[in-house]
Amino acid sequence: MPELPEVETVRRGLAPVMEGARFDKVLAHRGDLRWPLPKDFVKRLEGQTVTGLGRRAKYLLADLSSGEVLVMHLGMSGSFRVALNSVETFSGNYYHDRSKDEAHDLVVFRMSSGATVRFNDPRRFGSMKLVPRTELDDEPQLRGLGPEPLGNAFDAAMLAKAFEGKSTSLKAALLDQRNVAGLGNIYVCEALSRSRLSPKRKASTIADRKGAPNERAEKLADAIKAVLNDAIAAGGSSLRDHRRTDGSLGDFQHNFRVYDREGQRCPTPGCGGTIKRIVQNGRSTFFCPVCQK
DNA sequence: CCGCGGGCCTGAGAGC
DNA sequence: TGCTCTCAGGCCCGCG
Repeated sequence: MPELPEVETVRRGLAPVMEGARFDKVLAHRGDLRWPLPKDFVKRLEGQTVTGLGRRAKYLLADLSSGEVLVMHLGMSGSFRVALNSVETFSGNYYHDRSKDEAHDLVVFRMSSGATVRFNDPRRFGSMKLVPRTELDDEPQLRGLGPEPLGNAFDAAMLAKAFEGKSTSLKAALLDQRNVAGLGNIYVCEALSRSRLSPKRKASTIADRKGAPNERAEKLADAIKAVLNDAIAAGGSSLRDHRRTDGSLGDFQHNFRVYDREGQRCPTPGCGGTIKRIVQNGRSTFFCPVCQK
């Protein structure tokens, strides 16, 4: 579900109630997430203060006073919801009284700020891990990640270098988190549409023979930054599961140019093409075969 | 090393 | 109503 803009939206929703607050109570209703929660998960969290809530690619990173970092990922269907002053959430028979909405609440935090933070994830592809801060760089999930697309290290030259000699498609190369970290299926399709590049184009063709960026690389890098910034400003895209932490919907799905718009008219002025859906590496790609070359 | 296909889960929606 | 099938915003693993 969530790509960089959705995760950043969640981070901004959680930060006000988690930063500077202590875990007063932690409930792990289910421990079988993508990776099983450690047996002492609750013990290691309760009593700790969150000194900062950051994000790396699609991971949320809560720095703890214990020196550990709570590394969280939303998988495909994960979401966080913040409730203020919800005492009933912690009644003794909470599990049996949960409404359908709460059926997939896997982990619940009661913070000293007074907020209850619920992690809900029907498909359970999400994960939570506790990692010592000093070992964060060695963490398998984080170690191989490419640069942040909204950070200083990301530009056309960097992208061209990363794609140099790659025979795979632009679509696959952009989805590969080792090249750029944070894009997913939606924003790759949208960035390619904005930059008028075909998802089927060989990744290596945004660089010249020496690995220097060409005009395509410049357009692509600009489009990536623009679409991510626009999506963050809109609170992310709500198709099925994504919500802001107050439960409201993101708005960026209304601004999709191609994603999930098969058969519709290409929005490029004067193009007149029709959005097509193809499958690349087992995932849907939406694009306009007329203006994306 | 690289690129690709399968698998992990549940739920929504389409078609019969 | 219900069954079956496909598909879904991600990532890990193993294969060639």
